[in-house]
Amino acid sequence: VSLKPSSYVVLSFVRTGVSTGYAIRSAIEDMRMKEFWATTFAQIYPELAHLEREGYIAGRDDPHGDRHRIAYTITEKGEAAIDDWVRSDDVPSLEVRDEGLLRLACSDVLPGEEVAALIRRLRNRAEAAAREFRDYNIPMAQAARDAGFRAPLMISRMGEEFHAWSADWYRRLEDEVRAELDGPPAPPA
Amino acid sequence: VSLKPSSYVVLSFVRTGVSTGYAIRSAIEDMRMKEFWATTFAQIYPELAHLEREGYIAGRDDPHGDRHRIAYTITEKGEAAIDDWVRSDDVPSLEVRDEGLLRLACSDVLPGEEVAALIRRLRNRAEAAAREFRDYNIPMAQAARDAGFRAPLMISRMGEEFHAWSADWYRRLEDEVRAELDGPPAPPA
DNA sequence: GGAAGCATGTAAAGTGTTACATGATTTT
DNA sequence: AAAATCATGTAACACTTTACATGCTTCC
Repeated sequence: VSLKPSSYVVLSFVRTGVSTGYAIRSAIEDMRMKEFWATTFAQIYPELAHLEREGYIAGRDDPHGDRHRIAYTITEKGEAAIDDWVRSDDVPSLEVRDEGLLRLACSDVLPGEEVAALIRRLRNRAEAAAREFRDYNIPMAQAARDAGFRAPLMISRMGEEFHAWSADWYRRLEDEVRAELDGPPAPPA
Repeated sequence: VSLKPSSYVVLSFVRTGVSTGYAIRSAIEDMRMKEFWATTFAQIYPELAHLEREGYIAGRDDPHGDRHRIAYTITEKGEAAIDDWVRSDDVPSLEVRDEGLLRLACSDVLPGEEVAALIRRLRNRAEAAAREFRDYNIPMAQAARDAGFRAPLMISRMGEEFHAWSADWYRRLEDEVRAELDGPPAPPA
């Protein structure tokens, strides 16, 4: 019964000192980690309990005034588990669920003008995503780098540059579709 | 009770004349549609039943010898549903679950040499994916285009070019990490 | 005759999301 | 005093995957 990717999300935050479920959730928000591995409260709390039962983390009561709070720290077993996983040779899984590409795949039935409009909407989506990374996520990752963590900046740059590339790809595709629309290149008279 | 993205996958195949559950599954394989919306048998058959109950498709027995088979065709209601969805203004969802980026996010604890090795593995994964699109998926999509379907080629090119871009991005990141490793640039004496 | 492929489906387990429920502390 | 934020958790629902179960047809 080995750990799931979602377990490592939680485990790795505990390792870097993010000790409560609530703080883990906030950190996932802040780092836009949901961009490549979404995780919600209803997963985090059961996962923390599970990781403690299995000895990967240790929790202790840590009330703040009268407010109940549980602070977790990672154990040696937990550290070893992360290290093994990151070093592992097996190919990490990659799943994409893109409703946008799905629509594009169904677009053959539409008139060309509407296909171009759909592609434009996909381009707008990509541009908005790139902008969010640029304005919000990258500055935050730069702060993390100054504190000694390099990975958040790698990830943020990946996010920003991917969406920018994607926007550009849709721009070129739209141009192609519009060019075909204005009339296929007639052979010169 | 509107349709889910998975419903449109099934519905759009029925529209293009892929009439049985088994054939839909094969088409998803062939088009590598699982790359952006994975769908399995255990979803397809209940989905076909559901779509028929709601009047989006119509099924009739179509045995092949003694082998039981149900052939579905799309109804007007079904066609209208796809068209509305593809034309819709709401932003289509995009979800990514990348265990590779998750590992990279957890890599700050590793020595630089191992971070570089991890990035290399991610680059290999991307190169293998690009190669598969190039060698297998794009030729198949070109055949589809000759039959009048333009979307499959758009999607396949997107897949190939994305993975190629991604491989290149990992290559540059690996270079950066290795450069830092060989000693941060000492100030000239 | 055997293997590979065509064809349909169900059951159970696993995974994940949404909504709900509660209450303390800090900020405005 | 109200609003925002901190904090933990559950219940119900939705969705997906894996494994199972069956049997025909075509190709070698």
